[in-house]
Amino acid sequence: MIKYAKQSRFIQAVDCIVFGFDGDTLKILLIQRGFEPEKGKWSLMGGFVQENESIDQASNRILKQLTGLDGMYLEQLHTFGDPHRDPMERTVSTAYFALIDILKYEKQLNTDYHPEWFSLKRMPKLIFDQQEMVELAKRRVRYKAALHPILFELLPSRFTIPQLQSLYESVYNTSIDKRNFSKRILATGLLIKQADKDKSGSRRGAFYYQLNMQNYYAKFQAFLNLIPNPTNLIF
Amino acid sequence: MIKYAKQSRFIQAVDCIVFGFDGDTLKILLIQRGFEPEKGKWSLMGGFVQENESIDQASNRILKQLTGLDGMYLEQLHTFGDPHRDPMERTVSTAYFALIDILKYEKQLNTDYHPEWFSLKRMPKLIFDQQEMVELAKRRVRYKAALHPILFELLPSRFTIPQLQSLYESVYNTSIDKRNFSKRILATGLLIKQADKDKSGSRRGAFYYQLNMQNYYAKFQAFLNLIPNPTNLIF
DNA sequence: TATTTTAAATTGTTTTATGAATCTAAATAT
DNA sequence: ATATTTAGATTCATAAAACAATTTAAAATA
Repeated sequence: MIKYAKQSRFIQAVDCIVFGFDGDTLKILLIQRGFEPEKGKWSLMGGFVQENESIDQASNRILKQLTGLDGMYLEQLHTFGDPHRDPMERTVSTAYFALIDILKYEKQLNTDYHPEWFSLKRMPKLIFDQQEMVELAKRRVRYKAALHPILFELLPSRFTIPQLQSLYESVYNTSIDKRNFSKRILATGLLIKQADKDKSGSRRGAFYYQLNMQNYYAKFQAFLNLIPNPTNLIF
Repeated sequence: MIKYAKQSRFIQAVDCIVFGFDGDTLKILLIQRGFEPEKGKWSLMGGFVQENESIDQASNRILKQLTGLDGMYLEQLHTFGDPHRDPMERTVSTAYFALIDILKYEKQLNTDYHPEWFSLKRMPKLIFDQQEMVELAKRRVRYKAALHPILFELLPSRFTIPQLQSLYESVYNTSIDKRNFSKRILATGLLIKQADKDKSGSRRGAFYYQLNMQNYYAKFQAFLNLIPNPTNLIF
């Protein structure tokens, strides 16, 4: 194979920020790094891109390998290429963020590598520039979720409106008026009301809803108004 | 220097989609590739990341080198990592998009590499996956410009509202009501009215405006309503 | 068992802000 | 004067924000 002469070649890595929601707070999945440098330190789900795979494929493979998780929402975030971000050797890392339902994947979660969920508010220091990656991922999720219905990816297929509202309040660290939230969400036409209720959270019980997948895919790229006063938010 | 054993290393490239506006249509800057493979074919501004520079630095260097242009708006777009995207050798490319005022840089434009402006509607076929990069860049610009005032980067420091409107109409390939557009834009508080007029485009002449840089930076990250009916647009 | 209490879910109305559409007026080269 | 384009103002329609009362069903109590 003919090659480009005299060019430098770098390690290509992938780091995944995995977000989950336990019904109360937004969490992030971390593992203890298995090799030097920084072996044993808490880190994102990461790994190296192999010869025969694309970066997208690598991110999926690494997630599957480290967590057992498969088929979740996964989106490329940003590529970090500072020459000294990894002290061992020049490594370019492409960060991805993933959104999953913690409970759904609770059983599937492969514990070989001991991944653990941490609240975003009290998580350990991360290695290299991974703290920066997490900050960017949080911003991106907040940004995108204001316009697109990505937060449904964090909920089980059947959920209640109060659960959904609690999720939005958690992501934006704010409180939202019940009546307006319900109106806003129902107006999107994304929800299908179910016949039965979730009675775990209250005496009266809240109706379950499911995503209307057809509308979900059709409207996913459109601008929806999912949070109040987006104009006043700085992202 | 200790190294990660047994890992593959790849060429890291940068490709820049440079957008310009000539007052009429949106254009893109291309050059004829200077080396094999695909030597002589039209291509994006591209090059390889060097040992001692970050990817961001590389994109700036390469733009400066190929075009003479400096200090323009430049933003990372996406990283393309298909194993076979470059037939010569595995190359990962991070795409950036740039926005510049064609006229401002007309004189600065370095012609050593013969860069040329092409209308987005009739541009040559590009090499590798660069067509995909351009499509993504167009989408990203449309997306971002609906909420953030990035299109000002395409205009000279002094511009008229009709010029600005023509730019928006060109980017969104639509026509906008003059009066409403003017109201919408003035409501952002981003514009400072000048005392003099541009009389080149009309009998009456249109007042020049300049960006209020303080408000520009303060509001850049906020959600602004810069185009009509964003809700109905699919991005 | 009947009644009351309680906590949460659900629904509706008024007010305000915003955006779209239309009309009106002003400026100026021909 | 006239044609053309900018610029400001008004009306109308729609959407969002603010705000309160009712329903539900389990649990507690008489």
